[in-house]
Amino acid sequence: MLRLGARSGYDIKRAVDVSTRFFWTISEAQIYPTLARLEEAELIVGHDASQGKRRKRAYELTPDGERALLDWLEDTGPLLFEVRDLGLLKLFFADALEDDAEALLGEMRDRSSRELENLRAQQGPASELALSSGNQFPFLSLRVGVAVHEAIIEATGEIAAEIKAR
Amino acid sequence: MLRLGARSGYDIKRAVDVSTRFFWTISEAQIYPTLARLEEAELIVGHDASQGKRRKRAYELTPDGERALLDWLEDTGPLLFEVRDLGLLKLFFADALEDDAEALLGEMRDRSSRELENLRAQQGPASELALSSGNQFPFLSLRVGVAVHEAIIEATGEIAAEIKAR
DNA sequence: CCGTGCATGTAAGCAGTTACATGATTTC
DNA sequence: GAAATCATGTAACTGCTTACATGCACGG
Repeated sequence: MLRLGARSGYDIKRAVDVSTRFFWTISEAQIYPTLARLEEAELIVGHDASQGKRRKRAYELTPDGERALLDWLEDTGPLLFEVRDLGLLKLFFADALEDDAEALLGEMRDRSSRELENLRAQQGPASELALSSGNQFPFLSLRVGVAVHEAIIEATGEIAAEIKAR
Repeated sequence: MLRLGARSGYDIKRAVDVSTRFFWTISEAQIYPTLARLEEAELIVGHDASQGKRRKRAYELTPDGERALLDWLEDTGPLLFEVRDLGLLKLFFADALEDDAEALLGEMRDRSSRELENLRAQQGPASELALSSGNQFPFLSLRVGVAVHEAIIEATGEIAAEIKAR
């Protein structure tokens, strides 16, 4: 995130909230200790950037940090893919429900619609970032998220139609 | 899982490994303490089902347990949806990579292909379960997983083609 | 002068994993 | 007779979240 223009912990938090949180969440309480740890390891350097009496610490990558980022990106270890989907979990057991599976499918559909809205709202800013700084992948990765939720909406719609037909 | 025919902790583990793990993982070490907790709460009852010297404990739902399952299914609280996708996370930062984004997209594609194979291999047993016991939703929920991974394969394919074209 | 946003941090706790430990039975 | 599978469990740890604590700056 520092590489993409974020400077402070607060910047990182806001950036995550509108971008990577769709496929990798972190909480605020993780950010500040992590920045301290990275500075200790000399992968980033921080300096005071307080404005008036409001304190602020701005960080940037060191050459070692840049190297570590690249090593991580180039690492060919297994690409963890983990989903926790309460909707699908309930759907799996929905035979116990007798009738209300349709309501559940509707909720899943609504949930993905809302997520689609959020994702699409981020595509504008992300494509501006692509034009202004040449970083095109934040925009491109949002497209995968869009495709996933479109697929969920389609599949749940089909299933709802089928069980209604019976 | 008890409702769908699993009897022991080991049964549950195997059932999870081929079904819900696609959208909700649990580890072995969670199962046995949880069964003990549920029995304590009288939502399930267990009895000894050892065969010869190999010990085994078989459980079934109590009426209270059946009720609790339904309450959980009918609960209209927010449907948690959380993804941890190391592939998409790396893709987000792939501008630092200069050239190797194609390799990453290929790995993501392969990963989803493997997952598709696993999901499709489970569709057979799941549709048999639907015919034999009337539980159709284990099969139907697998279809959503299939749709998601097909969407990822398509989207990453498109993106790879686009960046190649430049 | 009040609410919102900017800004940084800590403490306590919990959910879940990894690794370990043990032993019976079946299959090749 | 070795390896895989069936079967149950515990201990230690860790990654992460929730909740709390503090204070500045700015717009209405």
